[in-house]
Amino acid sequence: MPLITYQTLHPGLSIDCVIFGFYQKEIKVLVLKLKNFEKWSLPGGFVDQTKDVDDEATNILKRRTGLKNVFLRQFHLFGDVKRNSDAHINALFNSKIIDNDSLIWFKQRFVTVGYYALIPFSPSQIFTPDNLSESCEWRSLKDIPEMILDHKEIIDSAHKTLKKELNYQPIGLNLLPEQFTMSELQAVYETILEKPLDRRNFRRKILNFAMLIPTKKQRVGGAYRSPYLYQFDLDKYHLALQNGLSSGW
Amino acid sequence: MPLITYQTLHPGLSIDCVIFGFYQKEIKVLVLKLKNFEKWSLPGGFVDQTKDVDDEATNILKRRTGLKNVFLRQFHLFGDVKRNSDAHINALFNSKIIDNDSLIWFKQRFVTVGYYALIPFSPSQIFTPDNLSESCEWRSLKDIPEMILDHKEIIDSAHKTLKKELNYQPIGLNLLPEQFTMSELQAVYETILEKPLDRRNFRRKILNFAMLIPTKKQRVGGAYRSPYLYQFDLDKYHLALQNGLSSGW
DNA sequence: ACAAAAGTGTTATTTCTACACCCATGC
DNA sequence: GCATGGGTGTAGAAATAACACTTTTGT
Repeated sequence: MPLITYQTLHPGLSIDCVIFGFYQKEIKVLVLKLKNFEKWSLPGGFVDQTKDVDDEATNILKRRTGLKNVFLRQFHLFGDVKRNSDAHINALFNSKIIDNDSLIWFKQRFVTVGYYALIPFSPSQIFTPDNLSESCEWRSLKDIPEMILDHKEIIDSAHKTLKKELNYQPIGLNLLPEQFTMSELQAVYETILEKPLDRRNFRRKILNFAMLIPTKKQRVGGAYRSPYLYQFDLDKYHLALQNGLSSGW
Repeated sequence: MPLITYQTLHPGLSIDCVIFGFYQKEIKVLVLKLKNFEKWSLPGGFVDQTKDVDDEATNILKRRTGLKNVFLRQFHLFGDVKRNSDAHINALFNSKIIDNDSLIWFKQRFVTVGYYALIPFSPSQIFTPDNLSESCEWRSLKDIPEMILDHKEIIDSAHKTLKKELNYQPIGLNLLPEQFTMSELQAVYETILEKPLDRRNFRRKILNFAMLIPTKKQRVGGAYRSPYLYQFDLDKYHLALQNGLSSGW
């Protein structure tokens, strides 16, 4: 039996997901390692003819990583001819990742739709990769392993999109624990933007968005002075996600 | 001979272009009317397997409307299942727009990539529609005729994207003649944003972008006081297109 | 005591918003 | 002369950018 029932799939169309996490002042990206293959890949897959593409993105992510209920944002269609590579497919075939029946499917020219999402990171998190994949790991954006096809460019494009979106949309809800310190939130911004921000100005600007609820609690146990904890006002956060932040015109 | 050599086309993938123009304080959209068919459509088409999707968008636009050298921006992939409609394809078949050989091609499930562009409007402009189409016309965004499939939603989505892009990118170069008055530029913004702007504040803000060159000339012949003419500083305009305008963080 | 992170406020500059009067032109 | 659109400035409010000292805590 072939790996996939190709008859029901949308031909020449794939989906790739760039899943961002955040840990210790680094942006992490979720990548999969195929069995018997030296390169890594994004969690991706194909589109069932009977399902909406956006829904399939969610389904694929779940199938390949075990992640559920992730809100994915479509950001670009990658449609260059040269993104396909016969050499790559042959290598997959030689590594027995693709069987004979599947070869004709994989040798098609593919275009792929990129989706990205931000999810909570936990270093001990266990993913349940599909049985094609040997492992599913977080890797630092600065330290992405060798990726198949144009997956590195897809990651870079997603990061660029995210940087831009930061100007219109709130961020952090999915990247941080429920309660977090101002410094932690600032670190998220600094990391994504790849530049340092002034502590006092950051605090003022973020608080002006009126999306944060200061709790009177403080982070216990850490070294040095205990910082205050904040949490998001979920209503206002989601409202801002929909309407965007102050925009200009 | 079938209309298209389907063997060389990427299956299940189409492109639709939303071409915006601007005239008399209205946003115009370029739409095509098929022969023997009561509904209108966006200029769109299929993707050759051997060509980049982005390039094919330009090619398709030229083929269907005669427009050359238009810079198209990809903005969304429309991939819902329900956007396809057997009834629609049957209607096209009954109207002899699709022949027997083509039917199997058109009955596929399609996803479509949306592109948009802003081009100069001239009321007397002659388009050279392909021979499937009866005419190619500018229609007001407020007065879009009945469109096939989800083309109306594609137009609305493009407009929404454009509104958002206005905060990051300069606009007007392709929509206005080489020299234009401040009021004309303001009208472009007001029309796209669908809201009035203060004349003096608009002027100040736009001039702060440092993309406009004031000519000392004035528009001749018009009624009432003669306005000054401006033109874009092309270098700075294109720089701003690439880098975006002031963004926030 | 000291090293490291956290809390906090002011000032100067820039940007934003709201608003009104006079000018040029064609009729 | 009048209707219409075009040109221009200011004052108050808000946002931004730059900047330093004190407090808490663990070692």
